[in-house]
Amino acid sequence: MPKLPADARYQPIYDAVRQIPPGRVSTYGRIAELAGIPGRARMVGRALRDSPTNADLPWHRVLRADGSLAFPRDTDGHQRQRQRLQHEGVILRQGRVDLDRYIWSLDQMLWGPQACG
DNA sequence: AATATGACATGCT
DNA sequence: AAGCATGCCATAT
Repeated sequence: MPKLPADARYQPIYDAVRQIPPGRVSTYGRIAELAGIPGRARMVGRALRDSPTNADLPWHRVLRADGSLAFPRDTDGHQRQRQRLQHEGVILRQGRVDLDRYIWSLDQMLWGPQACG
């Protein structure tokens, strides 16, 4: 079997990213697991980097494992991501998002918004 | 073919 | 906290 083109291999990654609800965040590693490629966080970053700008993708909800943004502080990419997050009520403290508070887990979907404490 | 480079993660110091 | 080593793997050189 010939290897699938990149945009096709990235599809599961994009699907996983699209599952992150507004106002919540996830990480490259967790998205990799959801997409069925555990241990391959770098590929998630690559998929997002290569994603067309017109793709309807909440790319800004994907963070590093420590809650920081992958873009360097002084880049406009960083600014745009921070802006989009802030627009959803997700705020950076000391350059990082408080994952304990904003990380998205499947459990929260099952329990619904009420049970979140 | 070999090495370098990433929108990364984890473990150890 | 912050830095370093290592694992990861598609692309680029």
